[in-house]
Parts: sequence; structure tokens; C-alpha cells
Amino acid sequence: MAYRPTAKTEARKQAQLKLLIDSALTLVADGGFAALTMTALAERAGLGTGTVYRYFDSKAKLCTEVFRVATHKEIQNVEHLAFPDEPLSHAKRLSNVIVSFSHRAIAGRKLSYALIAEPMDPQVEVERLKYRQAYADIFQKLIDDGIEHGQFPPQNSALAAAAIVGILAEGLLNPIGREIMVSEKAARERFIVDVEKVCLRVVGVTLPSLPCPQTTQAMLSNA
Amino acid sequence: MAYRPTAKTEARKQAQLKLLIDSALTLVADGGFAALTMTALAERAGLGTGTVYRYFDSKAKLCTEVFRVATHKEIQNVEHLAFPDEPLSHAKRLSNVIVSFSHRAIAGRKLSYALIAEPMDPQVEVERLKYRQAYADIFQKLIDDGIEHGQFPPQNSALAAAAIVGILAEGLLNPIGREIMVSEKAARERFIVDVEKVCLRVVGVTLPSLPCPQTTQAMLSNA
DNA sequence: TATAAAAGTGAACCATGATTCACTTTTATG
DNA sequence: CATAAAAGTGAATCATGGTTCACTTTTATA
Repeated sequence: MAYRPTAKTEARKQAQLKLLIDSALTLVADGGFAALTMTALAERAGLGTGTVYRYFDSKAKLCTEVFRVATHKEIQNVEHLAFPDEPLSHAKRLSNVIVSFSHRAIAGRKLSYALIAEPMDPQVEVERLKYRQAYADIFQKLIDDGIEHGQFPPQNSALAAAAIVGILAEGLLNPIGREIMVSEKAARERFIVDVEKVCLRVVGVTLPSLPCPQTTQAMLSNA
Repeated sequence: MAYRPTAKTEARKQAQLKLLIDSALTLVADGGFAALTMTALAERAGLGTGTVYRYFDSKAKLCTEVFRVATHKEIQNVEHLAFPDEPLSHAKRLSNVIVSFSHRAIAGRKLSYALIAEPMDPQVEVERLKYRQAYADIFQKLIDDGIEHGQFPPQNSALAAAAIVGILAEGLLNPIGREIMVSEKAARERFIVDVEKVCLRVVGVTLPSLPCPQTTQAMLSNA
């Protein structure tokens, strides 16, 4: 004798959820997480503030979800490049990941920055750490694999992985990197090649074009 | 016939200013910038909230100043190690900087984190970028100098410098690094040595203990 | 169409923390 | 001491933005 949820209403609910998340992503992509307020979101989605709370218990939950969604694709992409279907050298795979990450970061500058570096509530901060860690984990697996196969020298792979994440974050998202991002295509490409070189050097791979002088213990002594 | 500021009152004013900055540093050092509220500061310094405003126009000004003070010493230290009075190899100087930075970061974990990574007002964020850039500038000068003297291979020194900053930030201040920081002294020392190695590899210096297999173009091809 | 469940609403409420200001206290001189 | 300038005060105010809730609208059934 009364109302019952049905396929159609369920679909609508999903659609609304998607609308909210998409709206939230848009807000973040052009104003960072700072621009993601409950009221702004409601307005952008053409809903009332209260309605947002039908879909997300709290702002923290919302941020977390938005973060998760934005992140998922990136991680997937990197994972796939790091462990592709066809056989590829470890160095090449690492290089593919770096280059792809760089291009994507350039394409979605503001969002990339928000995901990897922008200030947020501590509760959401946890998500960012997970995000960075997800990258680091993939890098570490790749490096460990490379070491086993004699492609990379033995090393602290966890640190090397973190280092690469740090380089990507600092190199691409700091003011210099951000300037490069909006510069000419050729300059950007050159820059990305340099980022690639640096990351490869981190794991102990030196490209032929970049001679690597052997350093003796003497050079490190205090003399 | 009236009041005139004198040496004694001036001294008192300076003392109050110092008291405020010291109190602010204490707050930041153990609760991060989040703990630095005007009221908390006033209370810690044993003054009224209004009084704080006699010394700092606004919270932003306060934060900026606190940041500047906290930063100054660190930068000085790094600068001096990068360009010391006695002659030292470039690799050794770089290594000294890394190690010293690491030790200091470990000693003042929370403060280091706050300075290099913690969320703040956009206005103050500018200061943090300057801080990171000040490090990067020193590294870059050192690298350029090293390249000129044939100690480091030619490379994008600006990027390499940013990379080192990124590594220090990510390597020492991310969860893994922070865990290491509170671990046993021996583990910490080992970790710092690894950080040192990674940073040296970034600029193209490979330590004898870490063989660097030559990579051929073939290894990077898609085959 | 009558009904009940769910979705939608936005003004009101609340929490936090910066900022102000009318007032008190301290200080240096005549 | 009388006075004026400066320093100190903290309750009151403001701004921002998350959260709630009494109410309206929509929807699916009998």
C-alpha cells in the first residue's frame, strides 16, 4: 500500500551520486580542495545543501570519496604501465610510468596538485598519504623486480620508490615545474625527458647520453 | 611633560616580541601550524589576545614571521655546508648537506614537517615555497659548480636540485621516513646513508659500493 | 486518488578562530 | 603627583563553513 524503492529510483539515486561526484571533481579541478565546500557543491549540482548530506554523511566522507575516485584511474594507469602484458625492460617500464604520469599531471595541473600536495583536513590527509603510498608501492615492486633480474643495482627500494614520488611531486608541481607545464610543447617534452633521466639515475640506471663518472672513496673523504 | 619611549621600554618591547616568537615556535614544534592560534599563543605567552595584535597586524603576518625565523637557521646551516671555508669535493659537500639536513629533521621532526610540508593559509604557503626554493637554489649552485669542475655530469641542475628537495621531503617526512625517525639509532643511520646515496645518484655520482650497470639503448627500446 | 516512504530543501544553528575596541594599567616626564 | 603616551586586556563581534531539521515535494503502490 505504499512506496517501495525500484530499479528506476535506484538508477536516479546513482545518477545523483555521480552528478555530485562529478561536480565535486570539477570544483577541485579548478579551485583545489579549498573550493570544495558543501554549499558550493550543492549549488554547482543544482541541489540544496541538505541534499548533499543524503549522499555523504560529512564533508570528510565526501572528500575521501572524491579523492578516491580521482585517484583510482591514475593508479590503474601507472600499475598497468609498470607491469604491462608484453615483456619490456624494467628501465623502459619505469620510464613509461614517469612519462605518462608527467603528461597526465600537465593535462590536469590543478587536480594533480590537489591530489598530491594540496592542504586538506587531517582526516583526508590520510587519503593522500595512501595515494602517494600506492604510487610508491608500485615503484617499489618494479624496482625489486628489476634488482632480481639484475637490471638495477641492489639498493633500498622503498626509499628509491619514495624518492621517485618525491621527485614527481616536487619536480612537476613546484613553481618551476608548473611554469614549464604551461610553456611550449617542445620545452615541456625536454623537461619530461629530464625528469625521466633523473628518476632512472635514482635507481642506478645511467643513460649512455649521460656519462657517469666513477667516484672514488677519496672524493668523498674530507681531504 | 609626558611619556617618551626609552631604551628600557624599547628593550622590553623586543623581549616581548621574542617571547611571542619563541612561544609560537614551541606551539608549532609540538602541534604543527594548526596549533598556532592567536588565543593559544596569547595564553602560552601569558598575555591577552589583544596584545598579540600590538606585535603582529594579523595571523598571516605572524605565521610568516615565525616561518621566516624557523627557516633562517636551517638555510644558513645548509649554505655553509654547501660552500664551506675549507676545500671539499662537491660530492662530499652535497653529502654533508644531506646528512646534516636529515639529522636536523630527525631532531625536530614536527617542526621540520610543519616547515616543509604542513598545510597552511595560502598567504603563508608562499613562504614555504620560498623555503623549499632556497634549498633548491643552494643545491643548484652546488651542482652547477660541480658540473663546471667536471665532478658531476652535465644535467638539468634546476631539476636535479628540485629532485633532491623532493627526496628529502618525501623520504624523511612521509610515513615510512617518520617511522624510521623514531627507530633505533643504528637503523636511522643506515637510512640516512641510503638517502645520501640516492641523492648522489640523482646528480650522477655513483658510489663504488653501488655498481652502476651501463644501460644500452636497447634496454630502453620497446622490444 | 490516498498513503507512506524516500528524496529534496534551505534557513537556522553551531563551532572555530581571527579580529576589534572601549577600557585599564603601566611608564616616563614636567 | 599630574599627565599623556603607550602597552595590555578580554569579552564581544565577525566570518567562514559544516551540519541539522522541520518542512515540502516526489514517487510507488493499493
